[in-house]
Amino acid sequence: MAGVSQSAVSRVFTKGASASAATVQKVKKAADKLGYRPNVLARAMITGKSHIIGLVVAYLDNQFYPEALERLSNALQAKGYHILIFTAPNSSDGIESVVRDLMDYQVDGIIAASVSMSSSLAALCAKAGIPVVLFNRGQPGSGLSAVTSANVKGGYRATQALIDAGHSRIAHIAGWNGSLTGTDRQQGFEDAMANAQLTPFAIVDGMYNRDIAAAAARQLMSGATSPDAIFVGNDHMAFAVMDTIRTMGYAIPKDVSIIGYDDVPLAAWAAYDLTTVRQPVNRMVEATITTLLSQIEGTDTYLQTIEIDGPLIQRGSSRLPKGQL
Amino acid sequence: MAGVSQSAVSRVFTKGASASAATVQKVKKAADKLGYRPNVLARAMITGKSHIIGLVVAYLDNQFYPEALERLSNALQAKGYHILIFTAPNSSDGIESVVRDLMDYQVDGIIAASVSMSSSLAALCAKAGIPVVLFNRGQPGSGLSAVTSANVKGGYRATQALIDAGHSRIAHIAGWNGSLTGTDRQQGFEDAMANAQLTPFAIVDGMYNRDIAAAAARQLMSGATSPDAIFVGNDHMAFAVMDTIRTMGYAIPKDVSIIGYDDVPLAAWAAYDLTTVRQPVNRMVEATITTLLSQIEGTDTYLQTIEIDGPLIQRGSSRLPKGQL
DNA sequence: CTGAAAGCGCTTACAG
DNA sequence: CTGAAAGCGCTTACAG
Repeated sequence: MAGVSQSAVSRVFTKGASASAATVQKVKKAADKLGYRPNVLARAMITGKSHIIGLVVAYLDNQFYPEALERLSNALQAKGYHILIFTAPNSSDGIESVVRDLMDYQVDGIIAASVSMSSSLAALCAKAGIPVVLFNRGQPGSGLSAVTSANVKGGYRATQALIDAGHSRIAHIAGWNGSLTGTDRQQGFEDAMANAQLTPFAIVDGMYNRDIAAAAARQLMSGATSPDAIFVGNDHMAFAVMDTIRTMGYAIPKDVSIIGYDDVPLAAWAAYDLTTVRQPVNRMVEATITTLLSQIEGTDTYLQTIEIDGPLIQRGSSRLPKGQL
Repeated sequence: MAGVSQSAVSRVFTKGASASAATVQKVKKAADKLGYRPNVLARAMITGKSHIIGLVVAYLDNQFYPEALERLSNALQAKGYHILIFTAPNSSDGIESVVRDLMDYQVDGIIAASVSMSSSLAALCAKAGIPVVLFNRGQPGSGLSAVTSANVKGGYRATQALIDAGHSRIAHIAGWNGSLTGTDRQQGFEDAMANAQLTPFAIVDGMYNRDIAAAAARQLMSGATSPDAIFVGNDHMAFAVMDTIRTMGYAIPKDVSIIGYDDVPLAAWAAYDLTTVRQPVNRMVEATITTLLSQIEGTDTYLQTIEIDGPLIQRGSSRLPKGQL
């Protein structure tokens, strides 16, 4: 190159390594001229750190995920990491092959957004020394770290708001039964109802799917008696529910109050103006990254389960509590 | 390991290499037991192919991009490639540092979704032999391949539909002036108006931004005379425009017809039911991948500019052409 | 078909 | 502070 040894060059590009001002200057100058930059892959081989984080994500049509992805990517970029993305079917086979692919790329860590992992898969990652954190999906006993919102509390809060507004025929279109987020929010619903000595009008599994939720709403509203309020397991389904109910000729919130969960950007738009429980994406992202990086950088390896509480955002799709304007 | 040389193992895991049935079996068995899989990074070093595609994306809040990202990722995954994601500010500095990062990771190719690249940056990639394709953003003279929809035609088509429906005071809230997608759609608008001997009611730059578009809509509808139809540069802005106009007390399409561009999933939802020009994401993704991979795999290196035409999707936000029901 | 050898581009003890 | 040497885990001519 221009004057010094390979080792010297390496030291110039390694922060915290000793190099004299003179060499630094010589090397930098030559590097600029040549357009030289260290090869991250070669560095990864020798250090064992690829600075690549694998992200497994199932659905991108739910607005919550693009937003989370963007923040995750930005925050990680700021720390010198980058995201290798894998979209995965929610089947366990799909996840398995994806995780193997991820491991082939020597990722330093894995963020699984809204997908579950079998315990054998979790064990595989553990054996390979790859930390995993579940984002927006808990899985007790999996031996994996997880960051979620306080789903039971959130479900309780949403339901309580409906009760406070004077509703009594309250239905729940639940998030998917196969997910802890779904069952936790439902638990909150049931707790609040029980506390108020109310019987749920109905509980239906919406499977986090627009079509299923819409069908459920149609059915609920077609009976001899119909609910006067519905707590829906996430915003994505709640929009479908609102569309369906309005198309049937009902007014929201005059005939039915609707509350969702997530507070995706669209919830604030005038066409829906949806009351919802906010999942604080930025704080969830922060917690995810802190947890993951501390495991990667080895300061601690014990797993963590973090729940972040979020407020109810009162908007126009649900009646206000009695006594308030 | 279990019986053979390193070279033999390599051959078993390299398709198209010669290895006897016996060795294949021995190696596979040992690999299974050990959980061995080839290290992609090490392979990348020697072959010069990382099988990583860098994706630069600016905004994920416009629903068009999550959808494109998901399809891009799936299609690439099927071909053995994976996406390293970079979210970038739309400033040229931001892009520059992002592209350098990308090059450090030895990506085989770059997809730039809705961002522009300076010609010096383009030259940098060319020198490094990294093919780039622009997705949903043209840039004539950049020496870069690009895949877009037929934006001039699409703008024309949308405007013509408004004219056919009997509108005469037609305004355009344009996509960003600094982007070819924006100016092309505007060109289509102007051509159609001129052809029909109509004068545009107004043309305002919405900068692909909800707030700016909403402000523009408010202003347009507050004048002494107001437009009876608005062609908006993309769906993302169109939703904001619809919200604003409805909040002002106007009915859509009774008082004003609205047409957008993209046909994102939300456009089909009942709350908006937006007439729009479809950008055929799947075909755009296909074209992008074909172009990129053929450049990577070296079959051809000449650049291509592909425009894909999409139909107008007539929905409830705009009046039907005269003579139709 | 198969093994020994070289080399991809780096970093990191180890001497000096 | 600095250079020579070894090694990360692979693939690929090159002989056999």
